[in-house]
Amino acid sequence: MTTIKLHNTKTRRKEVFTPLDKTNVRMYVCGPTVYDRAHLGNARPVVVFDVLYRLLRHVYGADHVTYVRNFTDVDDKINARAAQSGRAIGEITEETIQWFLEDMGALGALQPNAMPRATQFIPQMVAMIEDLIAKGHAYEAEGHVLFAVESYSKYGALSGRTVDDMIAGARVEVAPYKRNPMDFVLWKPSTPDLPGWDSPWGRGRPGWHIECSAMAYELLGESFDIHGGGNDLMFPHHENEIAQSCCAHPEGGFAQVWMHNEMLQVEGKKMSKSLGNFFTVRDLLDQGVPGEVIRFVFLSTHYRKPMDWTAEKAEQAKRELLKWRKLSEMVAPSEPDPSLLQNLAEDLNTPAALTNLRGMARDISDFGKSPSLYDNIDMDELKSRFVASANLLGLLTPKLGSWTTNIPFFDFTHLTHLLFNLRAEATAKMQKPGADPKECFKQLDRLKAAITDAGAEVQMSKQGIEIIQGPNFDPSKLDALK
RNA sequence: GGCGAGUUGGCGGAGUGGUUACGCAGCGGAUUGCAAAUCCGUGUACACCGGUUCGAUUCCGGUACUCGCCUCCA
Repeated sequence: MTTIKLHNTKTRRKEVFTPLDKTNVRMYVCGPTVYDRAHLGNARPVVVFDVLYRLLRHVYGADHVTYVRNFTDVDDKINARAAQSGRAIGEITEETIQWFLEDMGALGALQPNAMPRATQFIPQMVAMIEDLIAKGHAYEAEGHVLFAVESYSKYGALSGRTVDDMIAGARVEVAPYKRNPMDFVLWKPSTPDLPGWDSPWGRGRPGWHIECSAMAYELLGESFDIHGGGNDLMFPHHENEIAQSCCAHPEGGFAQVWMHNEMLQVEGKKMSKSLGNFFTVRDLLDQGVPGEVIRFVFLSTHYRKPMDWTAEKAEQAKRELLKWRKLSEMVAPSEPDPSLLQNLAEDLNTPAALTNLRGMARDISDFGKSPSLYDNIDMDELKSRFVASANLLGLLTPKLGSWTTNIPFFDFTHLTHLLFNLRAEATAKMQKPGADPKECFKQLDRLKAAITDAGAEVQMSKQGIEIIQGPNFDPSKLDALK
């Protein structure tokens, strides 16, 4: 069995991954707060942990992995969005969830086994809070329930800070009802116009952190294998989750391995609305950047390094993927390449895995030119291995085949023949003294331009002519040619 | 101020105590109606200063710079 190594934020080192139960490997990843389209940065953890999910499924079996990713559908940002738009909260969250699933699907992300919504687990949250109060880790104050950080000696262990350090930073919200400035909210009161649920502390709503603790406990148990998310969540969100879960269930260890992906930048800068470089996954898809290209670009940087999104990278990724798609058309996957698997198992070294794919692609491509050099290699097998390897990364999967959601592949046979005949005619006229090939070449160029204009790529070589459909391909533009 | 991550050839980006990563671009060549595509060839880089070592880009210490978090942003 493949040995997987993962970098554990808890210990700050790479460790051999040993599941608590290898017949049920359990992973929890923090999902989005649903009030708007997912921006590009939201997509990075989705892709990172999708690769991990695929790897775990490959190693332990698809039926032996449970992946949970939540939707936070009760939150002040959602309330604010509803108030400003005049729309119902449920309508906004439902719409946003569908958007999210569509957009992440376009990136080739598998759906987790469970996608719990916070509002479906309110009773469990209330129960956990009651438990924390009973155990002396939380207290009620002015309609709020707060977690007492001083009641948990390991508070700060994940992010490497002490409570004193944090207070020295002195940018915490000081509220008169807090015993310690670092105490955080488990439950807060709601006004009549805000979402609320009845509780022992009056009508209110949960704090953000308790949501994940309660859902993880309910769906994965008091201890499970992997907890993931962006490294901006490390503090306070994950620190608080640990405090809540470990105090409520001291006998369990909560997550064994904590994994955090680094942040995404755009053209060297943090993505932000004020810099004007803020965009959503949907924006990119609508601009004709295929989801598979976005995924490829993400994979080309290790998940624990800052990733810089640039238009140039997308362009390069697109070219490489087009080549790979040509090489692997109509090939059924077999088993992934062992060295690629090993690279993935080495803390998800996806850039190295892409290098493995390049090596295979080169062999396949070279074989096409000089088969004799590859006498000893089973080319069909290599192709199948290539596709299986790419699939393990979520690339070259059938689902992403057309690169767009609704444009089918177009049959270029007729146009290819037309180009071929025109070239043949022109070349023949060139050989013949007195004949003028210019008109033929002009026709040829016009046809090529029309095809290019429709969003396809024309490749003419001695060996043959090929037309490749691009992501923005619009077949209706070719109607005029008929 | 506190905590943490990083600095590899023109760009991107792995990795390693001593041997060419790889991709893109560039350059030279082949092929070609032109161009594109394709193919062949081509680049000894690891921020700086010390230390350990037979030998460091790789280990240790320091300096500079960059970035993230500390503000319910993934």
